[in-house]
Order: sequence, then C-alpha cells, then structure tokens
Amino acid sequence: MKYDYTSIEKKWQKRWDELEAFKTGTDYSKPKYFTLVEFPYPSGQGLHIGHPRPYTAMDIVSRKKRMQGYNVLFPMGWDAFGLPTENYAIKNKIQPSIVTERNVARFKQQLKMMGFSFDWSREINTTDPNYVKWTQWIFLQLFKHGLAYKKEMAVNFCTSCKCVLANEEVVNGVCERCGSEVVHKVKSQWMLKITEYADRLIDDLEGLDFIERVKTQEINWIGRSHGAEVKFNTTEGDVITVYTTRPDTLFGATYMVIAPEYALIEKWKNVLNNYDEIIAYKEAAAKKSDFERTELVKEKTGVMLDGIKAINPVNGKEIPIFVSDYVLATYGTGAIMAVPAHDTRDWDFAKAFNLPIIEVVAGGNVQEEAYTDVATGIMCNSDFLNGLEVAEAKEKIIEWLTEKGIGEKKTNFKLRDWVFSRQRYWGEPVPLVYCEHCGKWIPIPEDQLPVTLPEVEHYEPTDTGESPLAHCDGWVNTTCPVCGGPAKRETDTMPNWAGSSWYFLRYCDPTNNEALASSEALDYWMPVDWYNGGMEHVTLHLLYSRFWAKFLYDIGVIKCKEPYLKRTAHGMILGENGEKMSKSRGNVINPDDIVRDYGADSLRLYEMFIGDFEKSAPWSQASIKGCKRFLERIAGLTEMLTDKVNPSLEASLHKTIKKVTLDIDDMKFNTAIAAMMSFVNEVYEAGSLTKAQLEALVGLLCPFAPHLAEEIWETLGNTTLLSLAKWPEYDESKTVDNEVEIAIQINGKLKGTMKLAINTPREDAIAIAKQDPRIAALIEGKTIVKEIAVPNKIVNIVVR
RNA sequence: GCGGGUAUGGUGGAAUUGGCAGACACGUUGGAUUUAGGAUCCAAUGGGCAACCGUGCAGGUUCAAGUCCUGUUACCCGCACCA
Repeated sequence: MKYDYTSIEKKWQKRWDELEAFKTGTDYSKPKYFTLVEFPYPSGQGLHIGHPRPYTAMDIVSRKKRMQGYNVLFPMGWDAFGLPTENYAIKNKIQPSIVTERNVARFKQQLKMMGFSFDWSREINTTDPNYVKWTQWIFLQLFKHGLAYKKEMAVNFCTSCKCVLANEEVVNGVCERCGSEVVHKVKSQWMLKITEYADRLIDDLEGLDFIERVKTQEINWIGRSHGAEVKFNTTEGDVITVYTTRPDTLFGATYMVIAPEYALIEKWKNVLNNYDEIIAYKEAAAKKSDFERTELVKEKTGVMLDGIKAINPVNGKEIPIFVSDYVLATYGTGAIMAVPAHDTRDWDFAKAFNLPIIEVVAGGNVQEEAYTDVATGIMCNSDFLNGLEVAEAKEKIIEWLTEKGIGEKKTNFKLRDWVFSRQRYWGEPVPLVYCEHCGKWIPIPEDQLPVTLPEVEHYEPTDTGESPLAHCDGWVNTTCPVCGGPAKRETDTMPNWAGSSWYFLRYCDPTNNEALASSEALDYWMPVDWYNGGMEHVTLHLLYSRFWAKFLYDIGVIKCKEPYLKRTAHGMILGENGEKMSKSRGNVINPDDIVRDYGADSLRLYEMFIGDFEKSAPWSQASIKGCKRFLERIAGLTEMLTDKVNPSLEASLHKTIKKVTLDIDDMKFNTAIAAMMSFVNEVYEAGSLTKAQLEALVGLLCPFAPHLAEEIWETLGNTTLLSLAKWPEYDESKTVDNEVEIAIQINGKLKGTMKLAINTPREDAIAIAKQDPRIAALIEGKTIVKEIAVPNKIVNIVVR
C-alpha cells in the first residue's frame, strides 16, 4: 500500500466527523474515564509546535481507554479572554470578540488536522456569554459566602499593561506576561480569600496521584510554617506582636525590627526624636519597585527608633527597635524579634549596625556566622530552657508564653489572598453594582446573569489605572436591584484565570442553562481521572482551580474534594539549537509546515518518540524522517500477508502488545513506539505476517498514528472503525520465551553468553557455564572462590 | 541562599528489585538500485590493532554499580529578606 498521508488523513478526519466517532457516550452505567488537557489561549500566532505534545499524549491515553471499553470524556475548548487579544484589538481597531472568533477558527482547524479524538460537540469558550454567566455565578457565590471582598491595598501594578497583577503573576519583580517593571500602587481591589483554604490545599494533596515536583512546588508556594506569636511591650506602653518560628531563641532576641509600613510609627510621631528620618526611609522603601527590592537583597539598611524601646518579655531587658525593609509588612505581623545568633538575616543586620549577638543554642560559632541548625543544638544562656534540645525548648516556651498570656502557637502562610480585579476590557465583568443609597456592593440577581461587556470605541487602559469600562456611562449607570435607586456597575473585570478555574466542570454538561452543569453529569464525570499540563501553571491555574473546586464542594455543587485525581506534566519542545523556541531567536517550527511535509501521523509519532515525555527535548527536523519511514514500512506490511503463523513472530507480537499496553499507562510513549519499531523490523526479517497479526499491530498503532491505522484496517476488509474496535490483548503465556540467553562472568566481567532453557536451576547453569571452552580456559589452574547464579540472568564465577 | 531535577556514543534517547550498558531512532561510512538528484534496500557504526577501557568528576559498598552510599562539579527549573 502506498502511504499517501495527505489524502489518508483528510479521508479519516472527515469520516470520524461524519460518524461522530468520538462523541462522548451518555450511558452513565458504563465505567468512565475523564482525560483532560489544558485548553489553549487562542493566540494570533496559531498553534505552537509544543501544543501537540501533551495533546497527542492524552489523545493516546483517551483512544486506548476508549478501545478498552471506557466511556471517555476528552474535551477541548478555548481560554479566550486575555491581554494579547485586547492589545491586538487596540492596535488594529477590531473588536476583541471578532479577533477571538478568528483565532479560534484557526486553532480549531489546526487541532483538527492533527486528528485528535476530542469530542467537539462539547467545545466551550470562556468568552461565550453562556459560559461567562456561570463564571459570574461562581463569583457571586464566593461573594455571598464572604470569600470575595474589596480592599484598599498595595498591589502589583504592571507599568506597561497598566493593570494590577496577582502575586503569582509577578516573576522576578517583573510582569510575567510582558516583562515590564512592576511597581506597588495602593488601589481598591476585589480579593478572593484563597488563604482560607491554605491548609486544605496542602493537606489534601496527600493521596493524590500528582507527580512529586508538582506537589512540592504547590506546598512551597503556599509556604506553611509553624511557630508562635509573642507580645513585646514597649516603653510607650503599646504592644508589638511578632511572629517567629523560633520561639525557643527568645532569650537571644537583642533587638526588634518593624516593617516601614508599620502602623504604630504614625502614633509615635511625638515621641520619636528622629521621626523625619524614619519617614524618609519609609518613603524611599515605598519607591523601590519589586525589581529593585530583589536586586538589592544583599544590603541591609534601616533606622533605629530614637525614643522608644521594646522589652523582651522573658528577661525584662530593654532592646532597640529598628525600621527596615527586610521585614515585610504583608507577612506575619509586620514585626519581628531579631535573634542575630541564630538567623542569617538578623546576623547580617546586627553586624552592619554593631548590635550584640547572644548565643542561646550551643553548637556553632555565632560571632563568625549565624548558627541555624535546629536538629542538633542544645539550649544555653536561656534560664529555664538551658540544656533542652531545640524542639523541646520550643514546646516549653510556647507553653510558658501561653500560660502568661503573652504568646501563643501560630501557623503562617506565604500564600496571600488572590487579587481578582483587572482594569482591562477583555474579561468577565464583576457582576456587582455599588449603590450609594444602600451603602454597599449589591450582587446582580442570578436570573439577570450574565452581565455582558458593552461594545466600546476604545479598549485602551487608562493612565489613572481605571478600567476602559469606566468611560462607558450608559453601561456603568444602572439601578440598584435592591432599592431601585441609581447605582454604578463595577468596572473592573476578572483575571483570565477565572474562566479556567472551573472549565473542566462545564465539559461535563456544556450547554446547561439551569446550572453550571447538572449534578447527574458532575457526579458521574468528576473528578478528572488524568490531567496533564505545564509546570508553569502549578502555582497559578492548578492552585486556583483546586481552590474553586474546594469551594464548590463546600457549597454542595460537586461531591469530590479534589478536582483532579492524577496530574502529570510534559516537557517543552525546544528549538533545534536547544534554546526555547521564540520568534526573536528565529527557531520557531510551524506545525502546518510539518503536517504538509510529513503528515500529522508522523508529527504525532515524532513528538512522542522525541524522548522522555516529562523532559524537555530539542526539535530535530532530521529525526522526524525516521518516524515517517517507520509509518511507510508499516504501510508496506499490507503486501506481506501470509496464512502461516510464524511462532517466534507471534511471541514477539504478544510481547509488543504487552509493552505498549503498559507503557502508555506509564507515559513511556517513546519506548512503546520503539517496541513497535522493533516488531516491524522483525516482520521484515521474517518476510511475512498474518492478517490477524497485522490487525493487532494497527490496533496498537491506532492511538499513536490513527489515520494510517484506520486506513490499513479498512484495507484488510474491516467495515467498522478501528478507533472503536477492541484494544489488542496479549496472552501472557506467549510473552515468555522458553529459552533465554544468560551472561557468563568471571570476577564480574563479561566473558561469554549461553542459551539455556528458562528456569534452568542454579547448579546446572553453573555447570554448563564451566563447560564453555573460553570459560574453562579462564578457570584453568585457578581457585574458585565463589559461584553466583541468578536464574535466567547471569552466572558469575569468582576465581583467584 | 533554600527546594526540586538532570548529567549515558557524533545526536535524541533505552536499560524491573544492583545482574550482558548503548534498545529504538537520527547521523555517518561502504555497497546495491537509479541517466542524475532524491527515495528505497543491504552492511558497518562507543573507544582501542589488541589485552582491555568506557555512563560529569573523586572515593566507597558489593561476586557484580548508569543504578546504592559519601564527597564534588556543571547545567536546568521553582522560590527568594516569608522571620
């Protein structure tokens, strides 16, 4: 058979469409399998060569599960709100909705040309009003449960996007998206209380089948730490509360530090002899951008409060108080007790300001460097804690503090609440109005959702940091749903993470108008069985969507505590030069070109064969040829049919079926393909194979290269789809050889091999090995010290 | 600095519990076929004439180490003054 990939691929894509081959079944009595890939942002650039890697992988899993009899849900949609579209719209004066529509059409055509078995009848789009309706509905539930609140606060503001960013969107002090400088601005923002779920977001990871690096990254981002809050009195009578993970070192606290933004500073204006100096320091700190702050991380600066001292509660000693920007206003209480002997940062600061360093945990040389080891140290210079180990001291001091009412156990998190407002146009409007008469934010009644975006002339963000919607008077001015008086709509929109935080639920029942999905569908399909996506979303999308799912669980919408049972991550496809693919590097590969020159099946196969699925790998134009060659060789098998069963080929086939079946579940797609290649090589050596053997082979090939597999299947006289046929099964007894090759070693070095019947006893194997002429010669005249034999593997004779 | 990961031929990468290192491909070389180019097929392909030597580097454990232990280097990713 000639391998005309272009016509074969067109033919089968059309056939699958016509037959609705991959439409998800609604028979809820069947076992289900929900495979999920991250839906793309339909950018103007079109599909990236990296997209097909995870999509093909999960297509393989889905196709195999389908052939194994599962009711499979493998959907696709568009995460279509976002800044690039809006920026394109501004530049070219086209409505964002039209740009989106155009990009979606292109993406869809490109995904279809890859032959993915998505159920297109369940396609969703986050910008669709019927979808926005339910994103807004979830927001309103969060609002009604007190988890969405508006707060005046210092936020990350991108100077280029003119938009606030969540902490998760600031990378190395610059904007994650455009790389521009991020500064702090005080603004009133909608916030989501993700911190209320911090403990559960860590604890519920246990028992989930997530790859380890995803778990640790989430845990580190949430950053839970256990310690205590301790109250320090001051000479002014005001109390400063500090958070510390090392209450055991309280006797070593020789000074305190408060953040520049600490509120009490204002109150002490008249007591402080150097108030002006302190305010100057505060203002200088405020001016620093995030980027400058991270750059200047080494140098410790600060100003001592002249006129006020704090009192260490354990020994009554007066200690100085400093203002320094190495203490963050947003973590803990914004104030710390400094123990230079046992904290590196405090030590640096104490050296710079010549402050006393008192050792309270023995074991290091605290004049040379801070001693931070908590595992081996013994307490000293600490009165009633002396002689205790650090862990014991911690417990005892917390007990003591609690008894005296000056401290208590406390857990803290690095995770902050989620800044949920964006001052841009192309996002979901926040469905609230502000009513002066009622004096508060009023939710839009649920039956009036969705609140849709008005058509406007200009999408540009304003220099004042207000949303472009603010200029749209006709839209902003409305009536209050409660009192009927005049009210103003919220003009901020939601971040693009909103729509993706629940999209997997919509796939379960994508056209429902009564609910985000019917509970029947949700109960059947959820949780997602296998979700594959990029590492870059671990602290963003993955965390956010787990938070929303937990909330929806709490209010009874879904019945699972966690949305995803299994999470894996793929490696990137790099440019041919080993660098990340980018326009500026000029190493971008266009999938359209590859499909034209090699076919979608070759591209699919190559992206799976390129290497370990979890690792990044450079693209190689030369290597894809090998995959095409392999497919051509498979096409050639149709001319090699025989009626005679070759037993050794039959054994190889069953081994191959076993290997491919197991490898797919283990995400070892590259070795699965290698196994099929080996088998095909063997067939060429043998010269022929039976129809049944070829049918089994194309069954295995079907998830990887479905077009060619279907074509051969049809050529063999089958009238039903291979994609819906039964997955090939292997006979375990046929996968075991009755003869094995065994290595013979002398002193651990390979000296020969021998063929033995399987499970030949140890003694026999050793005896046969010794008869080998080469081995016999090597043993000749030596003393045998030891003889080791591992059945079916190796014989090792140790001689002297 | 902290956390996670990686290191194997000219290249991408294989190697159950420690048990024949380099599967499978790419590339290269030689040959066949072809008017030519391309494509295809066959053969060889870690190094060394050889004994042997070879999995970033240095040690160790073991009959046996890519795999386990100790130390070390380089690179990648994440976090980054989180008290």
